[in-house]
Amino acid sequence: MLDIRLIREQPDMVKAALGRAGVDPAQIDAVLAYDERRRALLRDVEQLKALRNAVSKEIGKMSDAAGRDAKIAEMRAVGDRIAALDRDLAAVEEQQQAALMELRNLPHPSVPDGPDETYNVVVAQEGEPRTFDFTPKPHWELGEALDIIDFERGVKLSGSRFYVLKGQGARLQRALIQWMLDLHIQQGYYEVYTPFVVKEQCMWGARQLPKFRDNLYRDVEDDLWLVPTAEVPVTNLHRDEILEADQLPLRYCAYTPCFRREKMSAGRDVRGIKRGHQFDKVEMYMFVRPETSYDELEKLRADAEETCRRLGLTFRTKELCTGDLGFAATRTYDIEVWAPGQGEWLEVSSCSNVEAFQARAANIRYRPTPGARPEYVHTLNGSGLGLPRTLIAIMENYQQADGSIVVPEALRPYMGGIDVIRRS
RNA sequence: GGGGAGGUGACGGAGCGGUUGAACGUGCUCGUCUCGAAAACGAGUUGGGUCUGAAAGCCCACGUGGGUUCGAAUCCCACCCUCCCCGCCA
Repeated sequence: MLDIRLIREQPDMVKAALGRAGVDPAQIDAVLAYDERRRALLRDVEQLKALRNAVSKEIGKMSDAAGRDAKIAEMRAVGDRIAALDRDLAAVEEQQQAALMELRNLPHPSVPDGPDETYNVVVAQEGEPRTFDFTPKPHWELGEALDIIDFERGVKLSGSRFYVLKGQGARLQRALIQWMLDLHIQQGYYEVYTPFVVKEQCMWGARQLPKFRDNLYRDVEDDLWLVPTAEVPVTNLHRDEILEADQLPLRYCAYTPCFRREKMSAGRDVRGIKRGHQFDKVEMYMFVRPETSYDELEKLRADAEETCRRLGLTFRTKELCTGDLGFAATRTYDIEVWAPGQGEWLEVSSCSNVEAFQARAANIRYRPTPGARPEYVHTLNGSGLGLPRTLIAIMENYQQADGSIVVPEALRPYMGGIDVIRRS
């Protein structure tokens, strides 16, 4: 959520910045019109309330009965006017709030312009796509042949877009989770294990609602919502809190499954484990002082890249253009790994600075100095990494001609020393 | 599922129709003392909004939303949340 004061004080700057992301300036003007009307009503009603407060205080001290009754009658009329104005005010406030919630975050000035993802800029690449002396297979073929991914039984249990990992496949994923968390702890993150279902309020605090309502799973009986990413519970860890400056930065990492209801088009990404309704992810998340947030974004990116590097994966990092930037983000790096079997780059991490966009909605503040007025923190999030796609990349990159898969060196201690996954 | 208690400032905890935006304590800030520190003592310290060049002022907030009243943290209603006991499950 954007700061109404910023919009009020620098409307042209806001219009220009949002215009880069394709937002119609009329939307900003609408918010401003509500704001002006709201403030006018507020002035009127506050004046009346001040009058009533002063007179009521007098009434409490009056001894003359006749004068007292006259004042009471007078204030009764004032009270009616106040009630009417308060109703108008509430209506305008609601309209303003709704209009404000529709506005996305301002892209950072450094973000490249562009209407869609084809304008994203590759800012780094490490490694070259591996060449094979045989035709590399996609992971779904490898997985079935090795009997480590069972698509049919996943469907039997839960329907399309669900799968079962088995044997060394399940173990490989578990090893990755463990290894990633250990790596992030070394990188300075603090591990948390959070609930995987949360109250509705948390979904608002992390700005999942109202926009992503259709993509969320929910238990109707108890009104608990399944998390679509660890970002949701971790953001809400500090909802409605005022942090002390010396606590910052707070850097968290968390493993959670992620549940997404999105109704995916039938023909797209149907094969394999690239896109499912349930997937695992290790997430990195930060609460930081505003002046450090862009430096922290670089750290987030570097840490996610390091995760790919240590797995020996070929990866590239893209800076998203204005047209591809998410709703809440001011600046985002996507990290993609090369999957030779499918012959495509897979997004395994997305690292974003959202500045105070979530903090304002979740009311997360800090005191710049002891005793000072609280200000909103900046928050950042980055995957470190999404598991299914990491699994895909490992399987497809480390495959051998006989269909076996070499276990990346970093993971072997987590795999009981196993160095190759073969059909058992 | 049954029964009970309660939601107040950064935190603990009073107040139960009219100088209560809130006693008292803790924490924090500043000062005195000290070579320094601790202790002790003194002063200060809620958040949001609006207005202003800035201040002052004014408004709102004691879980949330309604109601009663000239006036509500205090009374009434609804909802949300938390805790405790019993049962159930592990």
